[in-house]
Amino acid sequence: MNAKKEQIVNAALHLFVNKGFRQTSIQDIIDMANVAKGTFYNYFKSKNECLMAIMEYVQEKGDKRRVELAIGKKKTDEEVFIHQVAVRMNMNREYNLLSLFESVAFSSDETFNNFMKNQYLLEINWVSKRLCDMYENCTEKNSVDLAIILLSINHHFLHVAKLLNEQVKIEEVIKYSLQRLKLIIKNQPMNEEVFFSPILFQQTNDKSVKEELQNHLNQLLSNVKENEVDSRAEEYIQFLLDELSNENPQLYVMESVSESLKKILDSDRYQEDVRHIIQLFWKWKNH
Amino acid sequence: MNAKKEQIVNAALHLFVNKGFRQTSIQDIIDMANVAKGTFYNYFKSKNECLMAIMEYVQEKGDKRRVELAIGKKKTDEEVFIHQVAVRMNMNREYNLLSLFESVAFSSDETFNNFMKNQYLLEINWVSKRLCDMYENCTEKNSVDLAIILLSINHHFLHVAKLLNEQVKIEEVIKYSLQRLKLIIKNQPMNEEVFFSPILFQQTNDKSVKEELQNHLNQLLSNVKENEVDSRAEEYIQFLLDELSNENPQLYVMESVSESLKKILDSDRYQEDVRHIIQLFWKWKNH
DNA sequence: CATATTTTATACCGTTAGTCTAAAATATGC
DNA sequence: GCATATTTTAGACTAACGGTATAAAATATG
Repeated sequence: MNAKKEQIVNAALHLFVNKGFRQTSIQDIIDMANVAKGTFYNYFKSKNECLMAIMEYVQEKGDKRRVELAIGKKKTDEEVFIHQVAVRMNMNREYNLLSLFESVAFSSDETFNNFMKNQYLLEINWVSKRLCDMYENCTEKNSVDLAIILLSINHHFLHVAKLLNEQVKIEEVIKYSLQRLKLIIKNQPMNEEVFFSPILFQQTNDKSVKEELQNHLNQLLSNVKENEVDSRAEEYIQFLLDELSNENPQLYVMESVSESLKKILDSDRYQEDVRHIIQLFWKWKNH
Repeated sequence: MNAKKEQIVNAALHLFVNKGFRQTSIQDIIDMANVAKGTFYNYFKSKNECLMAIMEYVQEKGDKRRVELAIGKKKTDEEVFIHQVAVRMNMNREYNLLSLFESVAFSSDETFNNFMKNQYLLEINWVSKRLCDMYENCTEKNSVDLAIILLSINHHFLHVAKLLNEQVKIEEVIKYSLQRLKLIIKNQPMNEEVFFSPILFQQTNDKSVKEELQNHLNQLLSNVKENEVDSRAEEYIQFLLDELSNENPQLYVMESVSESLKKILDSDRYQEDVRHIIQLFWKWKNH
């Protein structure tokens, strides 16, 4: 990441944590970053976009930490799971981002809405997969419902604790909610109807990742078109976009092409975009 | 309610529902209400206060409906309970107020924060009491935890349904969450530790009602002092405030005095304030 | 009819997100 | 080292926001 951009992100992160997102003005950010307004808008189109960059960074850090925690441990290890769930919650709390997930309904920024929605759905998805790993009675069919229940209890317990000015450890909350969730898992009748079908869920989840991927590809395409770069890049991106809307996309070819794209666009300017696109591609492919 | 005020409230309500609270500007409201800016600020000190007035109205309507639903039915009737819970959720959804409860952390308006907090805690309290009515294994000790679990599942299921563009009936969601909650209630070991002690909860809840009551009384007092009204009013209000901070308040005397206050201030100007104060007093007294 | 209150239109304030510009600083290629 | 491109800067600017203030007009009240 560019030095100036890093200055901005650091300042923004610090302010979002200590003042809250809404309470932080762009003026605050550029003052603290010792940077001119133009520089901020050179890197971010809006405050929302700046937040999204930060959240993506937080997300990535969390994903890595979760993988680390699982190394050498059994899939069924509850302690590991608790700490893995806590990773994201701790970060959200640490970075004061908890209630932002709720604000989707009231924002008129579509890109931002999709982004937040995506974050939330991916988290549900991850938790539901992990629950299936751990409990026999947790089937693919009912895992989404159970994941939502777990996350909702966690969320609200933290919320109430905040209202009551009670200090709680996030791991304690998760332990509690998991204990209750297990009562549901163990005692629920077989063949019980579920609320959210994982199919519907998977499709939507799939769809939103795909949309995000298309958005990023399109943006990169227009950037590439504006500035003259290796003409192959344009062709590569267009190919990926075409395949993406194809019913039977050639996954391996796409993978190869995106790797080639990465090599071609390995300048500071596009590095991040491409890295992000490959990550999204990977998410989209794996289901 | 005054005709002009009603115009404003109707317009604001309509806009909050269709555009969302944050997206609605005061200009929007006064344009739609066909009213001058001064008139708006004659009735509400801020947009937040306007919202609070609307929410109070919604709240009252909901409370009445809940009582109606219970008439002639057993306390243990699950169907009644489901519909009672649905009343508030339907209103919140209808009026697009759901996510506002989460926004407390990000507002710098203390009065508004307390108001929202109060609304939420009162709802938890109400649900926990009702759960005790209905299930033997739901004791006073664990009822708060269970209430929060029920509300959190409801809340998040609605949230996810919205993200997935799924149309769901609120009663269906409640039925589902109650089914799961019952699994927890029935199967949880006795003497299990609870997360939120009802005592702590009750105290805080109690405290916030008291604070709200004091705020309203103080406000009314200064209003009454400014405009010359029956001099007894001032004395009455001061008495109520004194008793309120007293350790052993004379409840019956207070009740009598507040009734007298109501009679004296039975003009359009103070009618609503007094009605609200009596309602708060009633809430505070009962526990 | 006289007086008090409410309502109106409008100007105003400070703050916000975001755009734009022209000049200065810095990086890059030869 | 120099010429050319890019980034960065400071600050002016717009439009919208919440909220205040005021003086005149409309309305209600006794």
